[in-house]
Amino acid sequence: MERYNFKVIEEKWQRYWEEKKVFKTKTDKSKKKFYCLEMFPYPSGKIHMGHVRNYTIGDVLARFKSLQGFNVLHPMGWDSFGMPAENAAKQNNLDPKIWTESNISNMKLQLKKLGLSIDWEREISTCSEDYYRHQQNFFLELYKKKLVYRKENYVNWDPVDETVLANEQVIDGRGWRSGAVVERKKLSQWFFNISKFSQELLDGLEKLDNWPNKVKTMQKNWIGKSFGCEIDFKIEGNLSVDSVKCFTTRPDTLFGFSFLALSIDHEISKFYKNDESFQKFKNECSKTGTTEEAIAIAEKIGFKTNLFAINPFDTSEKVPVYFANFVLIDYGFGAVFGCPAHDQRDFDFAKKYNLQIKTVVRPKDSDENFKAKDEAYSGPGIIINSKFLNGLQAPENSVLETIKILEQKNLGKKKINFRLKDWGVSRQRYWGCPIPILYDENGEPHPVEKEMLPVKLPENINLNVKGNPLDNEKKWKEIEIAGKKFTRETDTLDTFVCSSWYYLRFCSPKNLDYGYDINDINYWMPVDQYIGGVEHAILHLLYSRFFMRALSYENENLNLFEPFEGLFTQGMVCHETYKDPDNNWVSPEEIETINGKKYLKNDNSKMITVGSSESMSKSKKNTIDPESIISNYGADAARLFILSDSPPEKDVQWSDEGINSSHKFIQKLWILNANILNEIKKNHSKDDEDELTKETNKFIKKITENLENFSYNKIVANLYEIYSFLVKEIKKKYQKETILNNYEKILVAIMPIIPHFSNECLSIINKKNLEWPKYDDSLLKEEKVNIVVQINGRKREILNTLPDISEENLFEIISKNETLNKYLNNQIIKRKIYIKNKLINIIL
RNA sequence: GGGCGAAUGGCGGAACUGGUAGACGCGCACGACUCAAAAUCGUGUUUCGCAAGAAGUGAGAGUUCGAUUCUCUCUUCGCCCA
Repeated sequence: MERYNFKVIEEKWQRYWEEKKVFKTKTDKSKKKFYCLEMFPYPSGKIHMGHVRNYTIGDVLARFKSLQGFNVLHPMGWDSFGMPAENAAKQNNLDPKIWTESNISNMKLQLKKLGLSIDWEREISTCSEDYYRHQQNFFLELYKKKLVYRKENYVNWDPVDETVLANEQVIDGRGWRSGAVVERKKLSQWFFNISKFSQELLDGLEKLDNWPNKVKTMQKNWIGKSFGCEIDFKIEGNLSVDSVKCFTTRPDTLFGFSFLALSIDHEISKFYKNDESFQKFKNECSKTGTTEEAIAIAEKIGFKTNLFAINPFDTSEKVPVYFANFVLIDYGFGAVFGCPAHDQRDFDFAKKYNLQIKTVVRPKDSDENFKAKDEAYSGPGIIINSKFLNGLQAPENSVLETIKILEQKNLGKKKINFRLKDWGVSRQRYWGCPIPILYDENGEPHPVEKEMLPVKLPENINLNVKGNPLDNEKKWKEIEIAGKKFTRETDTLDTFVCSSWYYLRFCSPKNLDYGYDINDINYWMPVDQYIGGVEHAILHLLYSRFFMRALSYENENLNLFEPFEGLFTQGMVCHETYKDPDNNWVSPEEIETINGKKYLKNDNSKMITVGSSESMSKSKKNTIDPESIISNYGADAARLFILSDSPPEKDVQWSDEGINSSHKFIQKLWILNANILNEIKKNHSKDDEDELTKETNKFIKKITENLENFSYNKIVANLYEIYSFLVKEIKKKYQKETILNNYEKILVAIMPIIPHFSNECLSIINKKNLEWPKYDDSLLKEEKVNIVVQINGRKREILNTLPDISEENLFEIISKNETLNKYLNNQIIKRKIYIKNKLINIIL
């Protein structure tokens, strides 16, 4: 018998699928639809195991739904703008476009070799003009709706490269490339008004039943709704300032007030423009990054003003006003009231500047003399030292009560605050979507006319300049319209904008005059199942949810708010890590195993130590190249292995033994297939009994349920089980029809997992009309059932009886059973618990 | 520091709403085939014990006839936020 030649067979089917356009999206809109979308990749050049996992999971679902009779939309595209292209282009003196396009064609070939059921006719690439022209148009629509605006904001500035850095490019306060200490710099930038939808985005989460709770919680925390109040603090001093507004969630600790801290960008800072020591302080603050984390870690420093703030509850009390580096202008009003006894940050600050620490909350188990001495006490308790607030339960009652008093006295009012900040979309880079804005000679922005879209990126430009290359392209930047001179906006859009609406484009990828066709999205949207890595739990998913709302906002024709009905986040692919005796990372290919011990291939004197299994990364050299796996073991084996072992939402460990055994298993299936074909030829006359049909029914039921629940590791187990069963059962001289009927069903049911193998076997038995097999409930009933007999809760025997047997009849059997009699002999039975067809527990 | 989650054999993991713990796979052991090895096939594989049996799902308690599953306390690990 011939071995299963996966190379020939997989190529054959992939060619067939392509030539026959098998995966072309069906547009018969009378049928139910299923939109299956996986997060599209960045075209880095090669696919990695994470992609293999993500797209295999998606493909299993798409094929399953398609066999179930849905119209399936299963597209693929490229998130093709972004820094790596620009960096690679700089290094190799290439055009980013050429680099990107060659990566795309390479990766597309690799994906095709995985045998994915993708409609490639709908392929999109965000760096193409066809795509970004619509994005520019959306930008202008949002601009008209006043959901886009310009403001000054801080960025991470690399003074050596003269460029803006993304937060993740700042490593330990230094630029990732230049190593220069990163500064804070103010730049005028474009913002999407995502915070306008804070409440809606929060409420929307409630309806997303098919999203993991984990992701919903993360988004909820990110939006960060907090309840508190704003307080007006009267200010005394030598400046023309009357009062300062503050937001706080803990107004109940107002009697512990010992300083007022302002952001260095607070409007009061204008009075200190010419104050040298303040400017020095401000420079000091600029050295801290802009992330919340950087600010949290940085040492708390302050600049004392000559102003004093008055405690609204006790006007005789005056406390100093500081500028402090830990106060963010974006949060609340850029001012916080300091209560050192009950906030660690305030506590550290007070210690440093010798400020008063007044305890106003005591833990429930302490007395009135409790003092926050060595650290702040932020837990719950009872209010003390606070006059009319004394005795209140903090924070349950005290916060609301305090707000009520403040409101009555006209000193403050209840306020809801959100942590979610507006989305800065300006990037000072070349390889992105140009922002369609022109500035007149006065620097006033004007939207580009729709007819003039797209604003194309200039090609063949010099990237090796400091700062933003577009800024240096005078020819492109300067433009004259009707005799008036304008300059173009040289910032490009954050690539997260591109991925915020690509799911719409897939519904009508070739629509020329608009980003989508309303009829198409009315049919296909929302995405029924979105699949991707949990690393996008916050930004990408939140931005997409915002963008959908922004498009629907003030738009009669569109009422779509949640783009992703279902979300599934898959785990990472891990691999053991290896180190040589000199403590260098070693990749799996450089290792050979002799007698169970691992050595360096070229130098057997060097033994390898095996480290923990970690997610595949280039820096730890524990990556496995999918291309070599597919060429050595086949796509079906790779799919089978990546699905087996771990549930898809958890991390999976890649191992040589695992992929090898998956590969061998497909060979075994092929041998089984040959045996089955052989049995069919024998044409036995009648079946003595039909365990085959019963077991097939059970298998179909299990695999269907497991597919519905994303228990893809279990569908692989189901496949192994039915294999073992068939190997033995097929020898029992079944009729040709019985075998064929069941075998066909099994082959179709495993098609989502190993499509090439399944199609090959189905074509051998000439089965053409493929649909998901149904199971017959009546066949699932057992003729006999196993009943567990427990005595005092311990399993003592398993009885095989007729189903639905009565307690009396069952007990008759029990009383005749030798093993059980040993235990029951002469004992008084206190109680019997009988669960039909399952278990009886006899209590003595 | 806060939030969320997890912990089951040598390993990855099963166990439907509380009802046979360890499905399935890897690894390992033994056997068959072979001059031999690889490959393949078969058998076994939670621990202790010759066996009968006993113990056993991170630790400790609780609810229950019965807990991997529910409640509480603790430990460790992971992720997110700070």
